[in-house]
Amino acid sequence: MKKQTTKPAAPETFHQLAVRLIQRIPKGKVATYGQIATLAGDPRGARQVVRILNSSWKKEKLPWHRMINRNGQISLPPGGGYELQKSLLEKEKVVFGLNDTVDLERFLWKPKR
DNA sequence: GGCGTGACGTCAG
DNA sequence: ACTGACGCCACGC
Repeated sequence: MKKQTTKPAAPETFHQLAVRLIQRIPKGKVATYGQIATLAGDPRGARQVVRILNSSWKKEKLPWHRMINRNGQISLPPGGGYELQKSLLEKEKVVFGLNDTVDLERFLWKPKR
């Protein structure tokens, strides 16, 4: 067998797994960074999910606009894509509350398998 | 090659 | 209940 280079496991796993989950998000639903990170195996790896989005959003064509924070709010700052994301979500039948919050009980994507 | 940063989240005080 | 600090680790300089 070929000798593996000093690879500390498989970063691909976390990366691919997270990407896989994100791509599986149906329309009209949203997911949180922590949720994806938890499903990927790291409950505290939310930042890594963010890093993947910024890095693979163009390459993997991830629905970055379906990613929101644990509060059910958009994390992007106004002028940085916030309005764009909100607009995209509204087009997918996602409704925002008075505080620009999404009802996670209704729109949070819950993978059953 | 080391330090700082970052679309967040969790833990501790 | 709220605020502050830390953690995760890949990427940029």
